[in-house]
This record gives sequence, C-alpha cells and structure tokens, in this order.
Amino acid sequence: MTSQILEKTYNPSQFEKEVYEATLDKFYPNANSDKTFTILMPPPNVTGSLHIGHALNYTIQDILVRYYRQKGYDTLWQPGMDHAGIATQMVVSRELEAQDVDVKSLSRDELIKKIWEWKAKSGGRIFEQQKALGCSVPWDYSRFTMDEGFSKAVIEAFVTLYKDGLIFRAKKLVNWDTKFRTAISDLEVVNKEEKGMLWHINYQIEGSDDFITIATTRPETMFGDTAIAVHPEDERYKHLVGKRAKIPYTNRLIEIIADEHADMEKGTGCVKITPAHDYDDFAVGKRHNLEMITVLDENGHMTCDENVPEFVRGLYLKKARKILLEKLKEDGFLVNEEEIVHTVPYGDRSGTVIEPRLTDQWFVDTKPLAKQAIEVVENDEVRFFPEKWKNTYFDWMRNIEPWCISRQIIWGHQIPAWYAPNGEIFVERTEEEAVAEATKKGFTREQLRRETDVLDTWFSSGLWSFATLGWPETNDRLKRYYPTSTLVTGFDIIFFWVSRMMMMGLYFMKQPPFKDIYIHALVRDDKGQKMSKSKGNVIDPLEIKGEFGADALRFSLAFLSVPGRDIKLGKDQIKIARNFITKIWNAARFLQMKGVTFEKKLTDIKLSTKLTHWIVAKLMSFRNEIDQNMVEYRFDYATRNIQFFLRDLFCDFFVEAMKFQDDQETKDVAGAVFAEFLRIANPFMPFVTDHLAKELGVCDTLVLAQGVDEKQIQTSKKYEDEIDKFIELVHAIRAEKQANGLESAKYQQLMDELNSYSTELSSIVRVTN
RNA sequence: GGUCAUAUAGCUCAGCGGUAGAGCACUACGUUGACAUCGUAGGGGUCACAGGUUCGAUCCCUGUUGUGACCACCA
Repeated sequence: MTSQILEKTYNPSQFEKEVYEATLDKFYPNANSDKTFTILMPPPNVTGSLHIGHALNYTIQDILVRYYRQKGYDTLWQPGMDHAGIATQMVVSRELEAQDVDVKSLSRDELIKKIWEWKAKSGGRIFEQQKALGCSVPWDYSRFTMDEGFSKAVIEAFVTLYKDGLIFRAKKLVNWDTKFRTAISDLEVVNKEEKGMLWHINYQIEGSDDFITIATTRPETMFGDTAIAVHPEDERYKHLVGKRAKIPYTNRLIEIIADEHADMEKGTGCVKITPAHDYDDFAVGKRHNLEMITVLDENGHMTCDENVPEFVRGLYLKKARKILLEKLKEDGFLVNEEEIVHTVPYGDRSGTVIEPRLTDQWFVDTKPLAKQAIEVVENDEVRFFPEKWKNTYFDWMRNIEPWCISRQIIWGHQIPAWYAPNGEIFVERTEEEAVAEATKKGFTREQLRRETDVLDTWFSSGLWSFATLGWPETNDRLKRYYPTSTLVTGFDIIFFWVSRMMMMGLYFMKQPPFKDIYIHALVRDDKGQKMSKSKGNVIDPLEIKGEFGADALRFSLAFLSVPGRDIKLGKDQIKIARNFITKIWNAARFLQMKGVTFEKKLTDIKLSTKLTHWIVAKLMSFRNEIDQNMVEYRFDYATRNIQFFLRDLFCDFFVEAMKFQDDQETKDVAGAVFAEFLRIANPFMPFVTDHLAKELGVCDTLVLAQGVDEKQIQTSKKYEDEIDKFIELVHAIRAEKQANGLESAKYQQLMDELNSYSTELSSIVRVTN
C-alpha cells in the first residue's frame, strides 16, 4: 500500500480544516481511564476577538491537553465564555447609540434583552477562532457565566457567603466611575502619573483677620471639607489647633485639628479634610469623628444643596473647578499655584477619572478566605510556574482588602437581596424564600424591594473551577475533575482571577481548584513593544495562520515561551517555524520516494546495524527529554528537542546516511522512527503531523496514538557512542577539506580513520561534494 | 517609596562553579538520489560595571548602573 507522493510544497491551508474536523470527536473525555488531566480554559470575554495573547494561552493549553490525551489520560479541557459585565454593557450601549437608540430610555429588561441578542450574534465568533488554532476542546461542554445553571451557582455562592458572614453591606468610600455610574473594585483602577496643579487657598480663621492656607489639587471638593489638619508637632500652626476656619463662599466653619496625616514637608503643611471624597481623609474623619459631606453626585457633578454655593451647583466637577478657581483668584483666596506631578486614578474600562465616593455597597470579607489560599501555596500544594509569581500572589493576598462586588449596572447576576421599608435586608436564594422570611417579621411581599445592583463579573468567574462542572449539585463530573490539573494564564490576572478562584474553590470545595499554575508571558512585537491597535503593531493570529499555517504559529509561540521572559514575536520568527515544518514535510517526501512503507512498528524490527541502533536510541532519549520538559512546563525546550531530533539527527545524519545504506531494515526503521516522531510532535503541531500520518499511511489520526513501549526495544549504548564519534569525525573532515583541501595530509589521515568504521557510511562525507 | 525580574554574538535568546552556545543576519562554497522555505564550512562575545567568596566566577554573594513589570502613596 504505497501512498501517493506528497505535493512538492507544504501548503497548510489545504488540509488544516479537514484535519481538525476529522478529529473533533476525539476531544471528549474518556471515562475509561483512571488518570485525569483537566484544564479550565480561561473564559474569553463575550466581547472579545482573538488576539495573539489568546493564541499563546490556547496553544500552551492545547499542547498540554493533547500530550496527556495521547498518554491515555482522561482529559477535560473545559471551555466557556464570560459575560464581562461592564465591558459588554459598554459595547452594546455604544452599538445601540450608533443606531440612534436612546439607551437611557430603555428599561432594565429591554436592555438585557438587547444584550442577549447581541451575545447570540457575536458570541460564537471566538469559538471559530479557537477552532482555527486547533484547540482540542469538547465544544458541547461550553459554559457561559450567565447561563441558567451557572447563575444558580452564583446565587448559591452569594447566599452561602452572606449567611456565613463573609459578605456584608456597608457604607464606605468606593472607587466611583462617573461615566458608567457604578462602583468598581480596586483592581479595576489604574493609576497614571500626571502633571497637575497644587492650589494654595486661604481659609479665614474664625473671629480674626488671619488666614490659614491649605494646599489642594481638588479645590472643588472644599465644600465637603469638615476639618483642616496640621501636624501635631508643626510649630508653625500649633496655636491654631482647636480654632475654626471658614470655607470660602459657604462660610461653613470647620475645626483645625492635629493629625499625623498632615505632612509638614508637603504643600503648606495644612491639609483640608474631605472625608467623603478621599481615602486618607476618610480615615482621618473616622479618627476624629468628623461629619462626611458629599458634594459630588453619581455623574461627577456638584450637588445642588446648601453645602455648595449657587455659582457651581450642578456643574461637572472640572467645569466647577475652573469657575471656582477664577473666582477664588478674583476674591484673593487663591494665593499660590504650584506645578506638581501626582498620580491620578482612572477606570480601566471607562478611562475617566475615578472619584472616591461614599455609597452603600456589598463587600466580600476576603481576609479569612485568603488565609487558606496563602497556606496551600506556602506548603506547595499549589505550585506556580515560574515560581517567582508566588511572591506577587503572596504580596497581594497578605495585604488583601475587602472586595467591593456590587456594580450599579444591569448586565450581570442581580444580587439576591430584598429590602424591607425599615432597611432590613433579606438575602435568600429565591424571591419566595425572601418573602417567607420577611413575612415572619411582619412584612408583606409588596413592601419588599429587590436589590438592583449586580455582581462584579469576577465574582462569577471566581466560581469557574467548580460551577462549570455542575456545582452546587454534586455529580460525577465534579467529583472526577475537581481539583483540576493545571491552570494556564497570564500574570495580569493573578489577582483578578487566580486568587479569587483559589479563595472560592477552597471555601466551597475544601480543596484548591488546581495543582499547578502556569503563568505565561506577555506577547510583544519584535521590538519589545506592547502590541496595541493604536501603535499598529498587532499581529493577528488568523492572518498569521493564513500566511504561515497554524502549526507554525503554535510552534513559534511554544518555542519562545522561555519562563520569566516576555515573548518578542515578529514574522521572522514564525517564518523560521514554517521553514522547519517544511523540512519535516520534505523528509516525509524523501522517505516516500525511497519506498519506505511505514508499515512496521519499531517493536517488530530486529535492529542489526549501527545506524539503526543509533537512530532508535536517539529517538528514545528524545522522547524522554520531551517527557521531562513537559512535566516542567518547558515548552521552549520541548520544541528545541523536536527541532534538534528531526533536523540535526534524523535529516542531517540518518537520512543522509540512508542514501548510502538503504537495505530493508534501514527503510523499515526510517518509517517507524519517523512515524513515532510525528506522534511526539503532534501536540505541538497537530495539523501537519496528522495530515502526514494519514498521507503516509501511518494511521488516520495521532490524537489518541500511544507510543511504543521502550522496554521492548533494545538498543546499545555502544553503537550510539560509536556513531556519535563517527559524526564528530565527519565534521572534522569536512572542516579540514574546507580549510586545506583534499591533498592535505591531515585530511588523508582522517579519511583513513573514517573508512575503518564502515565504507558505506563513510560515503556521507561526499555530501559536501 | 516598596517588591520582583532582567543585562551573554549585530538581532532574538539558551546555558553553565572548570575550553562560551543556538537561530536569524553576515562571509565563502555548493544544485549531491527530499528540502535554495536547503546544505556545508567560517568570521564574530572582557558574558553591563565594581568589589567579595573560591585553586578557579559569565555562573554564587554584595553594591552600582541600565531596562522592564507590579504594588503603594502623594493634600
């Protein structure tokens, strides 16, 4: 059964799709095996489209899953998608506005309906892109964080945490996004360093013509001031402590207090205290029992009440600041302006300045949850690869703050809380249960008001490791696949996702959600710059696939995955991988032309020549190296192993030697070794290897192909060493010939030595002509 | 301000307490029964700098400098 000779050029687009579809049914778990290997696919945003970072993330996971699947493990690569609350609502609102829909006039239900429609339309796109990369995923297993079962899990988790006292509602300062009119968590705030102004403003001392000068970057919040603080040891101002000062225009009197928060070196040494609009001031306010006055509304406009003078009421804070400063200057209150550099908080999605704002919000008390999540990493129950990320994780976990989980948006899981008119809160799984509880306290159903806030997206993502497996119901899948094996993700979401999954997994499942955490690098362009649309340096994975093939992209990404180093990816790098794959392709063609049949297994061939012993021994150590490197997540080494074996050993020596030693045994070994090579390389480059396996008549697919048993193969270390020395000699002869020509005495001497090995093999020197 | 990385050939990066490596680029040669998307050979490095430990340091330690990332805070 000699197969047809392959086409002369390697053209991946001709067979990639076909290969993928032919193997789709092999990607499902196989419950017959007693060993499991599970990976949770980090759920991409429903708004997302695939970028090169995803490609890296999926490539690594796919290599792992395919590798363990071949080894006979029962593998589950759990796919799914994330509803991405704020991001999605933002995208859909923007689209609706572009169609002239007045989003603000839509009711909650109408807007939710629109978002679901949009999700149905665009949500599938990313799956298609994942397929194009070769992700070996059981697609029917997909979960969505907003699907019915998952929502049930979210409610269950929330109610349980609440009843266990780990979720609470409180009036606290939170990061307020004035564009989306919602609270966001600390992690969603990005601080940027900027040039700004420090304005020195005079407040008149009560019953005197003297002034106290404060310095501020936020003059518009002065109407919310409830004190002025000076340092207790500041001799300049000691005499003022206890006196009162007048806020310009509103003339409200505030006390001058002594507090160490005031820094003698900064500004004037006097700092206005605005507890409702600044985190530090809030703390000072608590210490001195100060009143908290809010002067900014949810849109970032000045409030319209007696605390704010008429001339700025209702104005957007930046406009209010401008007008106020002009007036302060005019009236002589503004005595100095100083240019400074300071950091300003921005919303990661909205890009607007974040305002600390005093509101009622829901929080997770993370401290107790973090304790165990720290311990399991400390005692190596859960390991980070590379290990250094452990420090990042510890740093954050040890200093963790309560997590604000309520969002004033509509796309998400609505918090299952009902309020009675007196403010009493009923947190229950269903409205019926809430009503039942409320009735006991004498309230009626009509009196209850449902909480409109929804949960932070990461609250639901935090449950991903077990909610995707059917929790809260206990079932076989949950028992079998939890805890999962390896989590593959980027360092940028260690806090957002990894830490939350650890806390939630440990709390609800009593076991950490995964054993290993592999943190991969950031993909940059070939100059080391972050890829971004505005810079125009983005590499589109699908475009690369079209140009070089998905295997070349996968191979490059794995090749460049050196632990602890960012990936600098340029087209050159991918071209190199493509060229290497072409080499594999051509090796296959050569074997075909030589009449190799690929029928015999290695175990069926009795090795009798030095050459065949040697290549088989090399194959076995190659395979062992791959195994070792996979355990250590060294994809960079593994791909180098593949390259070295195929090019330096198989092609450069074995195939060349085969041109002079082409007995049946050599041909059989060539076929068997190449087939095994294809199998080993399959997880890294599934398309071309599967295609070749089929074309050469090795097998239909390598997806579940098991390797030959090493114990049944006998090779001799003696032959291996002998040929290695022989190869060294060949190199020496070639170099000598290049340097001094055929007539040199040294050349003749080396040639004699070479011929003593084997006259057949020594012909290989002719390769250089 | 704190923390963690990182510095090796022109470029991208491996590596190791004992003679410095690969790929790309470069130079020369080559179409020999797969492959010019290739092969053969070659040139090219004070391993950031300064100290220390050691018989011996590119490697371990300390410091300096450069680069990057993260965290915190700044009226």
